[in-house]
Amino acid sequence: MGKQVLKLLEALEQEVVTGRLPPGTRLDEAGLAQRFGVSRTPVREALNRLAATGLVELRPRRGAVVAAPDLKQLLEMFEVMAELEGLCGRLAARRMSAAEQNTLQGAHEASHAHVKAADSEAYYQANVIFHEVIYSGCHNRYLSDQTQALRNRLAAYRRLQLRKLDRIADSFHEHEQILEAIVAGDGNTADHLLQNHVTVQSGSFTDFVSSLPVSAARRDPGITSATKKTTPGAP
Amino acid sequence: MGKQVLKLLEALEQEVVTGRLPPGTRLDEAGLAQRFGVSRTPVREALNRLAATGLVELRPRRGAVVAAPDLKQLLEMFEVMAELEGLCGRLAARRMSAAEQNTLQGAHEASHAHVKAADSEAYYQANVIFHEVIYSGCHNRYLSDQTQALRNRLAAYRRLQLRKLDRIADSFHEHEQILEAIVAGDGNTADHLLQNHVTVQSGSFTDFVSSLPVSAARRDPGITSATKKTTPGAP
DNA sequence: TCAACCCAGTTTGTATACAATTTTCACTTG
DNA sequence: CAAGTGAAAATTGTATACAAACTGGGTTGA
Repeated sequence: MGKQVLKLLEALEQEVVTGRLPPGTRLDEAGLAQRFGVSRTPVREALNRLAATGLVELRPRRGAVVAAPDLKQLLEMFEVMAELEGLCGRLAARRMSAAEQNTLQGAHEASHAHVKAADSEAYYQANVIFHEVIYSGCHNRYLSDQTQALRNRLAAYRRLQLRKLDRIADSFHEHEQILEAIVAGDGNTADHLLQNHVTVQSGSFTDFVSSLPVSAARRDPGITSATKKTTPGAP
Repeated sequence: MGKQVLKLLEALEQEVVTGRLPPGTRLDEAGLAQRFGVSRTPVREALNRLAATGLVELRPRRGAVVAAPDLKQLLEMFEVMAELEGLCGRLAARRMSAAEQNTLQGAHEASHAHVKAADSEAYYQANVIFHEVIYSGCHNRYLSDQTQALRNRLAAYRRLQLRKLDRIADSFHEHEQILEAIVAGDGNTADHLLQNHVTVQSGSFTDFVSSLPVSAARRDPGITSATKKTTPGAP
């Protein structure tokens, strides 16, 4: 696996996670190869890797599309996500060093400014960091990698949540409590708080469900291509 | 992804999981291609897929080897495995239908014969089925898939445990309690029992650790090839 | 009118050829 | 005789060529 594949992986993952390639988008190999200036071989490798993480779906002989999980699948993934986040927090509360706790506190305080500024994009970034500090604080690389991967996979959907400003305020307040529990070494509380934080049982979960993009409802037609269409020359 | 790749995946995964390709074994593309009568292209795809599940490790420009997690990594994976198994059990206790509960009961009773016959291989198979019924009983396909995948990845190491006959008797007894908890709809108990069942805190965990194959200790030399060596003709 | 079918175009799956990098091993050298 | 050196061999990464399967549209027949 060489540099070409890595470049493709990075680029495609970014575009999928940020939603620039919405769920259901067709990913044809020739088009991507041309767009990135490589041959089909590394494109296929990259698509395989992305399929392994679940970000794209590979239908045999029928090409790859950006994964478009339906509501049931999304709920299933969130259910697991909640458990993994909770486990990370539980372990982090028991295992984080004082230095790591300081880092977490710092990440939390940094996000405060963004709440006051009502800057949802900046808060989103700070939120990612806050959670990543907890992941690494669990001192279990396999767990933190898995959790991070699932978070990434759900990012396109989670991102919709934090757009609402009142949800941001709630999120910040929940972080405060989570931080407290971890610093206090209270794994059980950290676990429960994080589970609720993720599943967003704290009120806006139904909002989230109803805010789902249409594509999550298995819209089959209307699929757009990931490669820029070149207008064919006139006959 | 065509039939060639699928054939390779099945064959290689089987050989890795059963230990016929021990951790650290080198997997060179040309050799595998020749052995399976295909070109390098589908071999590379298969290796990529296996790398995604963690069964093989892909070192850039340096080839693929059967994953050889060290002790720390194994403990990390078992820690997550315990949590996932527990979660499956917790959900299964709440969600399994009467018919599914019967299936589980049947799987358990089937394994009883193998305990009495002291047939560790047969019990191993029955044990797999018992757990798979619980996985599917959680009614969360994403969770059951993930758990199954991790179980598969750990199979080569878990298999060592059940070789000891007294461990088999213990395992069967633990299954009995787990079955009870699930039928009673007691998710908490099922969770805790399954966590202990997996981490084998019930006594033989240190035995397991000390029974680890040398390869898990990052033995670098002495790596054998996965392709049969053809003795070169005499000069 | 509509359904089934057939054929051309497009796309994926596989094989092979070439390029780039690592590994091996004989040979030099201190 | 040990260690370093350098070129050949072997192996991986990428590009291209070919084969097989799917897609879509138009024709044909009832």
